[in-house]
Amino acid sequence: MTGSKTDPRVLRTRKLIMDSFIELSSEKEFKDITVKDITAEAMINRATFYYHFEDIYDLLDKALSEVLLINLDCNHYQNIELNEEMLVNIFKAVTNFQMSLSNRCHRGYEDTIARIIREQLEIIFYKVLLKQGLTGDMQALKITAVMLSWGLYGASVEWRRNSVGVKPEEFIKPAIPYIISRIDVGSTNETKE
Amino acid sequence: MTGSKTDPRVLRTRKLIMDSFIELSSEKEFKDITVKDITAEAMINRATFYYHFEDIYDLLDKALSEVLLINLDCNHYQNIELNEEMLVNIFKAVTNFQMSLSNRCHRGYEDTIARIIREQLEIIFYKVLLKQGLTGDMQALKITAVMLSWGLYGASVEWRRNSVGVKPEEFIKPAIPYIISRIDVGSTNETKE
DNA sequence: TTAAATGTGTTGTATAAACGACAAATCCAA
DNA sequence: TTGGATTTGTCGTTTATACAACACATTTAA
Repeated sequence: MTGSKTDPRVLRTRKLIMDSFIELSSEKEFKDITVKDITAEAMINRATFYYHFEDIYDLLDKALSEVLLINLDCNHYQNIELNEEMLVNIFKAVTNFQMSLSNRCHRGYEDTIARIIREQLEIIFYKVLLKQGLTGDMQALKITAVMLSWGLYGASVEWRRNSVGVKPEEFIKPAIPYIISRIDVGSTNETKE
Repeated sequence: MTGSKTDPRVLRTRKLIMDSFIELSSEKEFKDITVKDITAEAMINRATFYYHFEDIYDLLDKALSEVLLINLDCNHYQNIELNEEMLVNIFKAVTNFQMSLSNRCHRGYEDTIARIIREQLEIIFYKVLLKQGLTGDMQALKITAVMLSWGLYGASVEWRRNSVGVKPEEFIKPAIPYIISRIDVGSTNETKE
């Protein structure tokens, strides 16, 4: 997929930084983590950090994206259709991811995290919609992906607020038929009778 | 102790190489390990290997030295005198080290390993003898260290051949008084009555 | 035996990382 | 508020690593 091989030094250093950041995140909250802390933990030079990331927020962004992508097992969804099972799995991944974050006390950065999650969801949904060869134009697919990402994220917020006792899959399942039927219309005509 | 700080990149790379070599050593025997294998495992460039080591035998040498030094806990012996306890501990470290090696099937390289062990022992003995401020000239101390290293190593060979059932400390203890008394004569006059 | 394949050790060049220094920003206690 | 201390982001220079290419040695298979 990524045609040009990246320098192994870059991969090594990025991993060192990411791992150190995640390690530090489990020790103290984000606002108390400095770039110096990270580079000390990673045993790299501070200047090298700025070679790879704009600042610590850029690192936060990319680190969270990566963790979320692992949770979502993105490649796994490349080949399947947008059905109930997939939506349930993604919802489980999102709630699971958020629970793991709340243990790490990223207080005051919920907005950033929310944006990152939605962006990642949007990317995934857009890919899947494209794969399904829907007839609508690309702009329509994009907007659909946006709405799905916001919708799913919103559901996770609602779940966290009221229903953490309920299993995520049981929480989301009742709503899915309404979503799915809308999507399926206009594509394969496999609307559930 | 080592005044000049070494570049962290060097430390990282050396560790990568060493660890990869030890990892590979537990998978197959030395004669089947190539430089390419090591650099592939370590995810470094092959040319970088030759920046740090002359060849694979040089790596073997240094890797074994390091493992042995860890076993011997060299710094620990910097401050104490050459007494029975120290000799017993060193002998235990040597036998222990050799047993761990035999599990890794370095067949055909016993000579190299033997030489490395003796060299390390010699270094340690020489340091300790110097610390004790013996009156003899340095050349005499050097030769004493050589003889002690060969002697202790020879004892470990003897132990491996006949007495692996016997505990190393019990095996070596009876001989130590003869060694110690000779060393102590001419230094502090603390010969055991 | 030869020929192909694989491994070794070296070299030249490009680039990532280390390092020290710096001004500016931010924090924090007096 | 002030002033010292810490952090941030950047820069120029030096050094370590990546990479491709090379001749040569060793192994392997035909």
